[in-house]
Amino acid sequence: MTIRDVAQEAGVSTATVSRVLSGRRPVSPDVAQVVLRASDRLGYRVNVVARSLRTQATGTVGMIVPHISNPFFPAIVEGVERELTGDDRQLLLCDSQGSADIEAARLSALLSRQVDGLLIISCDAVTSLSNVQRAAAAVPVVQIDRSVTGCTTDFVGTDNEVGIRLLVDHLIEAGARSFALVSARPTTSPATARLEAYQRVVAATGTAGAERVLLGDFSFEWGTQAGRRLVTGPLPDAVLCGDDVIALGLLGSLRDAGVRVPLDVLVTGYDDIGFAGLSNPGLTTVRQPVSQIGAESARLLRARLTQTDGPTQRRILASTLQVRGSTGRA
Amino acid sequence: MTIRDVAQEAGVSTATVSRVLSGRRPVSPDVAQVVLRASDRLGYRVNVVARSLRTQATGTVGMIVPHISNPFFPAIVEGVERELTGDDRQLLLCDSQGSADIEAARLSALLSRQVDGLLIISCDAVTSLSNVQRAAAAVPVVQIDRSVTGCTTDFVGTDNEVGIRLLVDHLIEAGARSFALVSARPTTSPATARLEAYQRVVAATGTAGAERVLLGDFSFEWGTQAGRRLVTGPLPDAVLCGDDVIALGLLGSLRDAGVRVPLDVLVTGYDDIGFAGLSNPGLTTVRQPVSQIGAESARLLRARLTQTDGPTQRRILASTLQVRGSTGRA
DNA sequence: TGGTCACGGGCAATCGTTTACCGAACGGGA
DNA sequence: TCCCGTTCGGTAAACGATTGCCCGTGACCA
Repeated sequence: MTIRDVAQEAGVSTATVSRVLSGRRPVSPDVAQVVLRASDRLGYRVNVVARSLRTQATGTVGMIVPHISNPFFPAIVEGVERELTGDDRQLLLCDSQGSADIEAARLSALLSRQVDGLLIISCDAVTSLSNVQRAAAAVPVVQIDRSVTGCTTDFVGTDNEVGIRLLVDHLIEAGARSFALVSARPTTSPATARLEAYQRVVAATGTAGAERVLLGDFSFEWGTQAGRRLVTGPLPDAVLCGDDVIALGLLGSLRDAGVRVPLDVLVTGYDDIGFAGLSNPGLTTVRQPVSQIGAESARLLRARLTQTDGPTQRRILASTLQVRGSTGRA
Repeated sequence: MTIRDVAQEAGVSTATVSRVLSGRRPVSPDVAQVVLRASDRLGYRVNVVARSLRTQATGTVGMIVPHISNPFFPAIVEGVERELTGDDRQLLLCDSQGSADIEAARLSALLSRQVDGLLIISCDAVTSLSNVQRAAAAVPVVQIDRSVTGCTTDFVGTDNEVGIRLLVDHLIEAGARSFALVSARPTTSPATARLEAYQRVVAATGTAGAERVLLGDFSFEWGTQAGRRLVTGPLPDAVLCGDDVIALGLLGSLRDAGVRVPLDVLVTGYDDIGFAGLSNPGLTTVRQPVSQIGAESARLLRARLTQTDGPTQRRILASTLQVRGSTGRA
């Protein structure tokens, strides 16, 4: 079932069929009529592969995320997907499993599939550099949430400094005078930004704990483990966590250790994933506008696809404080 | 940068380059050597689109899920992705947003992109029928978790009857004598199966509540709402929820209403998503082997791709009971 | 009436691979 | 020496669309 069959059925040339179906050049209404009828009489569906070969555009964009099972990422993916399918592009989704090598392999696969553009949430601010560079050399790239150091492409993210400040201010208002941070090692830009912001803000407010920092990765397991480690010493008034997943793990092990949140210690997360409100107590956190992040990334990429030049864009969306029981109110 | 350039650089024909690079026909070692050298001197990367046009196979499989933000689905996607990239295929992921119409549109897009096969978690047992049929007429299809009624394709899922029985037996052992079910309307096969199993099993054990059933959809909001509704009447000893997401919503509104779990009522979920263990109390649930489900689906599809005939396969994987605090133990 | 132009349609080249077919070279058996 | 089979490389035709170029028709104007 090709355009040739439709042409034959309609008694016109393949060129005409193509024109009717793609609308790239006007065709007289009656001929168009005939073609359309023939087309859906035969149940014809365009072969996008052939079209892509000819037009040098596939209508697909690749996306690489570090861990699809961390709910922060699917939330962004959802926003991207929704925005893309509007002008019917399709998403080729890959998981780099947090490894720059796997990331490189996925990238190669996507590039040889001729994706029109790429959305990358890179896995490491340093080792992902060559990947991002290679990608950007081939097609338009938008980095999301995390940016590698040394390669500027379009970027969509939020201001982590502001987020941390919101949390610390809120905690101080809730009575906290000493802090600890449980986060991920600064191998990604948000981890770095949150760490530095924490140190700076805590020091600036004259409270204690700017140097009390436990670093692992963005996982439950790390949160759980860090919680166990925390309870061996004197507790700070408040523990800031690098993200909600860590915080939820931490809440679990604090509970197991008999530490009461928020009575004995206040706890906060970051991201506001769907489950942050469902723990007990609910998690005070910084809400990232995930679906906007996704949508905005897709829009930025679309803009690059239609008009490739212009200065690189950097969209910093606003985050907001989401107060729940883990910092006092039930 | 095409195969032609490589051929020129190596001083051989394009046929030879193709043979060396794809290994589809033997080539003398020294010529192969020369070609390989030329190839990576130029940094050549095969154009998969052109190859696909010629070979009639794209090396991509499409996957349609109802809601990528329900963590049950990404967990399956992850399993699929991992299995697929092994024999380097790529995943084209779509979200049907729970609508059969959107599902149909995504399906068309995937088919015209010439996917080699499809993995479908359909959104409605009845209205998705035509979609699945159309898909199955074009390419190999594996249905996952949910099957439409009236079209048999390969299928991977779990036994919901067994799961419900595990829960009820456990609850009875924990002392429950009256039950209620909060689940989704039976518009998908698991919802139907769980509902019917619930009614059958509860009736068979001679306990109360086989007809006490609240049906909505698989969402937090519904769980929350159902919880509010439940507390207006006399509570049963135990509430079974259709999935964990509902259960987590329910736990929240029970807590808000001052109902203590597990003291006043026992609560169970279904699926064992990552967050089921992180609520307070932790959620007793039926663990579905999500990554195995994903991996097995990908394997089944792969089998169909290499050898298309043979009877349809139906893989029912084992689920296990996961006991946590919501049914008694802390 | 002749010239110009817009319009609408067809022919065939093209995108970058793979692969059916062909032919040269070579070795070995009769 | 001749013939046959095998091996290995090249030539060119696909795959299924899009599109540059061309041409015939008819309208319009001078």
